[in-house]
Amino acid sequence: MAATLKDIAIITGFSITTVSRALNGYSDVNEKTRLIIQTAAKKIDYVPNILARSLVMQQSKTIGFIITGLQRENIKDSFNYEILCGISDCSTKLQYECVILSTTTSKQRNKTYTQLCSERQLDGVIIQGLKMDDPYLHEAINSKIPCVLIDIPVDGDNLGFVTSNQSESVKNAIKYLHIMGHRNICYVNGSSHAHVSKIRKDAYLKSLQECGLLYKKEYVVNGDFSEEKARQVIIPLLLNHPEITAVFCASDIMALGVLRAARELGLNVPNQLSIVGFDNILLSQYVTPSITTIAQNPYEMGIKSTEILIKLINGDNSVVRKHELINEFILRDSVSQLFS
Amino acid sequence: MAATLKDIAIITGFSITTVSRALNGYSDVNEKTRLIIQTAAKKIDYVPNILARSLVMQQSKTIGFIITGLQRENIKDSFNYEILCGISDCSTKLQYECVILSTTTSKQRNKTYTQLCSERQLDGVIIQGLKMDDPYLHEAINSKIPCVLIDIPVDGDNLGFVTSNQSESVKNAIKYLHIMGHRNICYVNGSSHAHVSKIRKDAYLKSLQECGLLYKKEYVVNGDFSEEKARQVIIPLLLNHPEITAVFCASDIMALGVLRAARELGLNVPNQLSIVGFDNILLSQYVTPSITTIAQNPYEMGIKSTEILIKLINGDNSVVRKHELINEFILRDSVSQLFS
DNA sequence: CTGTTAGCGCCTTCAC
DNA sequence: GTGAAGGCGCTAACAG
Repeated sequence: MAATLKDIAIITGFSITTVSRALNGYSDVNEKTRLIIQTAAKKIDYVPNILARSLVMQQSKTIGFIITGLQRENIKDSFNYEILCGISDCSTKLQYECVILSTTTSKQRNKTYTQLCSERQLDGVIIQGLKMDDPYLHEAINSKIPCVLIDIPVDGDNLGFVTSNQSESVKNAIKYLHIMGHRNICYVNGSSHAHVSKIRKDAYLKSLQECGLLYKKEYVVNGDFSEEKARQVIIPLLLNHPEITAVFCASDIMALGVLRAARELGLNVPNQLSIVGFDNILLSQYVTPSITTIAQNPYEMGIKSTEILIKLINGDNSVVRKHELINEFILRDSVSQLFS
Repeated sequence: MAATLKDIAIITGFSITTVSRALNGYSDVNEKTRLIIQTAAKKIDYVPNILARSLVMQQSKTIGFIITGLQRENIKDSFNYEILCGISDCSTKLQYECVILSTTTSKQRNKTYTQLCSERQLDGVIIQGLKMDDPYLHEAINSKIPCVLIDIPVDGDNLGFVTSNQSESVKNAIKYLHIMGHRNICYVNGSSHAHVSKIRKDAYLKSLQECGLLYKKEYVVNGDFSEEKARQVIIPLLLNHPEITAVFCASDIMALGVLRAARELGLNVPNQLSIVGFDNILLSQYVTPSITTIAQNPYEMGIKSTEILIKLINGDNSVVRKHELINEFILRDSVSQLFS
């Protein structure tokens, strides 16, 4: 059995209250008394029971990380892992604990967001990977529990979000392809349920316009953020439209699928087909050819999310509810200059 | 404010006690009463406060995952990530929550293992990645808190461990190299602080013997589980011992380092130098040449650890404290047949 | 400066 | 079947 305040009170002869105050650094306690109490506490290895403290203080010093896609199948994409590293590092530093709440759309029907949060008295939540129509998203936005979303813009007193300059990044990528001489650039989008998909597609459209290129509806396909799906949808597109010389993908995972498709179709990358990805996953630099891509900084996203969340929790007025990170465009070998 | 038992008691007119019993499925309560209470509970969205329950029941339904190396730098190795997926999946299923306790050797000096566990009233702990001389290891073994270690054999009432047939796997790999005609096989070991390093090295020695090969001390070097370190130590070894035709590495990460070193030395892999790794990290199949390696199953390790831990927590006598998973030897392109 | 009292939300005897 | 009382370990008024 772990030692309690009561034990110290008995040993030292002071009341539980005094012991509590002494240990918590209150100023209205005799320094001599404090010393006696601290000594006794150390002697019996006293450790405060955070559960009990949480119960009375109505805050648990615990945040939740709600995440979809925490699955071994998603190994190729370390996005979630890196965010987790950031959250873990930052929350530890700020004296919070973090519980992992891995969820799926179906799990969300069994237990509501509010249930999840209130049974553990979570002080706040960071959410990553929810689809736009997931029940938790709506609940989180309407809840009073402080919450920070990753890559989903929201507005509200106890809401915040962290994202990156995706739109600009996509535009840069398309413009780069344009400068390299490409005129027929198709776009493999991610799942329509993801908010980023909309953002990135809009940016694609806008940049076509800015480059003076015509938007063709059939040039946009949905790869569902899946390597295999991307492969499947790009093959007919490339077959039916041999004029296409470049593919922009909303994720590197899908770029891998396109790369494979190209290989199957006997198209040389980058000479006959150029590819640009998004995410800078580890593999993008290891496959042949290495993939030109847009690098996000998920670790920093984790850090920032946690910082904002904890400020929200503490009602810190200095909090800036939105934070946008700057992506980096990484040139590699999957794009070629086109001469015509 | 979340609803409490008291709220339900007031609404229904029953006592808090009865409400508690009704909701917890006790048999000594009138079914009609139970129905009334359940209805009221649902109506006001009652969710039990696990913190309060934990306080009185003296168990938190929370396990901790103590992990070293949860850092973005370790992205290439998804071992930790996969274990986490397994723990998360299994603990959710068994109605436990999991908190991430990322630690380092230096952090362990600030807060003891017991502090960490007792302040959060953790019911049990899974430990991964500790060095043999880390303070937490010693503490965990002597603690009464149920604990499952990954890849560190321990013995004790509330201890368990999960590992794989590493020794056998290493032997198979060495024998394979032997069969392929290699006679001068060197070994790049991991950090000496890791328990697996000892196991794997012993297996290397034993299999040399079984193959009738001579053990040369200078053939064993320490790559510290680091790509760069492995590269640095293998270069002089290969230069001084041109007779070496094969390198066995205690991790794929180090195999990558050796691969790079070979390239720098102008040695063709596998024609002039064969390499075998350990772990089957994602990259091992993507680099050129792809690396022949020993595949572990970290996800399953996470699952098994959690199962064992929760049995230990519940004093389940059916618990088997040790579990050994079977690794798979994956043949790829980094080993060649040697003719002499 | 210190102690008394009360209560966070819940569960568990023990009476009735 | 149900309720009253007590306590898990801690903090927060309020007295003194």
